[in-house]
Amino acid sequence: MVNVRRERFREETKVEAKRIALEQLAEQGIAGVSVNAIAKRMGVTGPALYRYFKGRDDLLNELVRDAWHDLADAVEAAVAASEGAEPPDRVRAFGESFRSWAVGQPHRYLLLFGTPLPGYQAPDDTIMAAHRTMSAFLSVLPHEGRAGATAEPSTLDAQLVAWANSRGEGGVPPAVLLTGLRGFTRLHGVLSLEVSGQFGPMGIDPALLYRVELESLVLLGDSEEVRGSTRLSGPG
Amino acid sequence: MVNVRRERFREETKVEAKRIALEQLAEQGIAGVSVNAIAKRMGVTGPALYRYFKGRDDLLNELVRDAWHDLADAVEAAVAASEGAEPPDRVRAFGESFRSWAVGQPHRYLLLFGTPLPGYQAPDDTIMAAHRTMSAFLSVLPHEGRAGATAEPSTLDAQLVAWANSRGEGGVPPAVLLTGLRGFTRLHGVLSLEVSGQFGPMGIDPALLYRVELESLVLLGDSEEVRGSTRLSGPG
DNA sequence: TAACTTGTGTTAGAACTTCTAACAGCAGTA
DNA sequence: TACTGCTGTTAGAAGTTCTAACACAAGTTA
Repeated sequence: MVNVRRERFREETKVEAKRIALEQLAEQGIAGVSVNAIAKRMGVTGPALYRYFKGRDDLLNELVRDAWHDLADAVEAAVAASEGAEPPDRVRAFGESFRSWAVGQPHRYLLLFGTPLPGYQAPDDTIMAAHRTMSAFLSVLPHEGRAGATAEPSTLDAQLVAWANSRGEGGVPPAVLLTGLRGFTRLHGVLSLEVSGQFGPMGIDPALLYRVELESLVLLGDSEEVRGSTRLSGPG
Repeated sequence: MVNVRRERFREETKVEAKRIALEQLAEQGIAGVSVNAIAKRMGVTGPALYRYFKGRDDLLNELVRDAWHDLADAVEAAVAASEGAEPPDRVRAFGESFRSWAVGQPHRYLLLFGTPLPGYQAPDDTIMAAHRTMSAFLSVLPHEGRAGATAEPSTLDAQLVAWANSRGEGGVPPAVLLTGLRGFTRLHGVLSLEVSGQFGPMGIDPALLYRVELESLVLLGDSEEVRGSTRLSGPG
């Protein structure tokens, strides 16, 4: 009725502020994101931005939220585009889109998976977006031939099932959930070291290493290794 | 001759400052590490600490340096203690010590592997310490039966060999280097997500997942999977 | 049309931060 | 005794986040 225009201007102001914040993030890291500096670049004074964000933390939280949604959109699009392909190729499609997103904007990847902001608690919709990424991955893993429930489920199996249930994906067998989780940690392991610059001085191309691990996922989802993996050793 | 006592006091002052800095790091994250606050807790004024550290960045760099050395000491000790055991058990010894160090002081692990400090360049002795950790891992991997050089080495193989040569470990076969690197990224993948709190809301015990991946390393170092892995696919 | 409400900007200022400059004093040395 | 060097101090500049008080324009209502 009333403020439809004002509401739009308001939204545009927030978007512009966050755009500049991302520039600062990329250039100077998280400590370089300054409310004052953003305002200056926008041509207003510092306190003006407090009409749009409760404070610096609030702004940062929105950056985190946006990044989760953006990542989920990216991998979902790649997975959707791979519809009809064989599982190995769909896994590759997921993996490549995941890596593309990460190395294309390393500072945002670090915002999600790097050192957490102290006291940060992800709001519900952010958690949902994170789930979307994981669900996209699980959806390309082969489900056939996986027992829905093991005869003697391990502790980890139980946790995996509970986790899936809490996300409304009750039907996924624990073996698939485990493959998904392990696969994700493997891809993240390489990406994390890459975006934090650990490979730089080593002279090793992280893309090659990533691809090797990505292929290991294809095996993990379709090989002998995984079949007994929850029972391999230790107090599982 | 002269300042042996003064030098000692000076060193103790630095140690105390860094100890308090680590407390702040653990409690409030990296942004909470404040030169002024450290000085206050030590009973001196802020500028006094600038006699001991060139600035806040210098202090943080020392924390990073200390952490790398500490981590290397920890895994080296565990590897040394496992001397004589079978390779799988030595790999487990490495993995468990690595995880213990990380989860015992997650803020320090994040200092090494989380979001990097902008503009940070690791000095030589820090790089050496990082190498020590990797070397400890490589030393527990089985070397027997691995070809020193493949007939047609891949790009990644060549990079791995160059990397090993630059670290003065020329004799290690590329297959072992690859196993080491892949293994490390896998362990880090789980640890990274654990210390950044990603498993918390999922209700999954990262220790169990870590153990599963650790067992995959044992296979990786002694199974069929790795033998052709550098040639699996893509532009290697 | 006049008055009121709401949103958005301003300046002033408190309470922090890092870091430099200038100065004071103490310890050990020549 | 005088000198040198180290270590502390206070003062202050230039930042930061964030609140409070005020100004003003736009839209709504009487």
